[in-house]
Amino acid sequence: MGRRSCCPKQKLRKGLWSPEEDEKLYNHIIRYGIGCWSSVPKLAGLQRCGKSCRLRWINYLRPDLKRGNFSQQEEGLIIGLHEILGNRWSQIASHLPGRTDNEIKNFWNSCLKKKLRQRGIDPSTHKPLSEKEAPGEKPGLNNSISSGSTEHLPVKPVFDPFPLIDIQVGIDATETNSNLYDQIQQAFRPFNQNELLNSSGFCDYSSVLDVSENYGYGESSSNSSNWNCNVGTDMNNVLGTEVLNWASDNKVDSLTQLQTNGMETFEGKISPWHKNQHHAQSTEDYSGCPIRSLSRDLSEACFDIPQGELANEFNVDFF
DNA sequence: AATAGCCCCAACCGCGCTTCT
DNA sequence: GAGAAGCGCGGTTGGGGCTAT
Repeated sequence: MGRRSCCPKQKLRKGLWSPEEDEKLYNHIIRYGIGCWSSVPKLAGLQRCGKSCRLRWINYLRPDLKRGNFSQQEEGLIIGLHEILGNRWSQIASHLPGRTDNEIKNFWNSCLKKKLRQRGIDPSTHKPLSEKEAPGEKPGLNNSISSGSTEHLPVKPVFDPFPLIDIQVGIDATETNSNLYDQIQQAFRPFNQNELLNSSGFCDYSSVLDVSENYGYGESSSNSSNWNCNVGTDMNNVLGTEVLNWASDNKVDSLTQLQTNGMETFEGKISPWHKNQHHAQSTEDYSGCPIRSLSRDLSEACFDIPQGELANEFNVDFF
């Protein structure tokens, strides 16, 4: 079959999204759900193609996105998963709740590849670049990321409409991944998901509604979409309770468990919103954008977890 | 202070797959 | 069964910020 443009009728906007567009898309999805992406822009009053709307929602507007630096556990998990899955970013993302494939892909290309190379590891094969390097070390894992803590992005002192849970659990960077390779090896064993939920500090989303039959988007929306997007007319209600359902099946989840047991170092980082603000402010003043407060509310609604509880549940001794 | 080069990442593009008619 | 429509995924790009000179 022939390939068609997703935007046959041009005149559609491209490039960065303005807060007004974000608000329109956000409000539309909250109110009516997604339904058919190709009809979303028209119904939401946007001069965008459906594909662009979908991407914007998945990568930025979804209320369940985790916003912040990748923790060292996440780094290790990404590297481990990449060794197993290759560039299947959506599959990798499905094991990192709140992370998008785009985010992981960018992180890999801009940061992790460099780190691995600096450690003498070929990022594509996860093997040493040469025999001379790192004798006796396990490729790609053992020594690859413990120095990651030195490359954290600077925290910018700007208002964040998507509040981060700013917890430092004090994992020793030099030890964090010292046995990661062995742990990953051990991780490929059956495990009880309840154990993960109970021990990891994750929210238990087990009671989440299965929306697939309601809206046809119950399956991973992929591009990261480890959440079942419970969109539709009930969304306002659902968002206030439990809306997320982290997919977890197949053996790779064991690896996830390995990492999430050690979770979590939430670190301050400039949020996508900040970045967009930077972009936007170059041309327009969006300081009064109403979606700020809206998103904040939703973030809190979805992750209403007392910080103390989180801190207590983290098994910081795991590594 | 100016600017050139680098880096990061949001967003786009194109292809493949699945579902619908 | 064939074509159309829609979605998902991975690769790529371009713009803005940062840093070095």
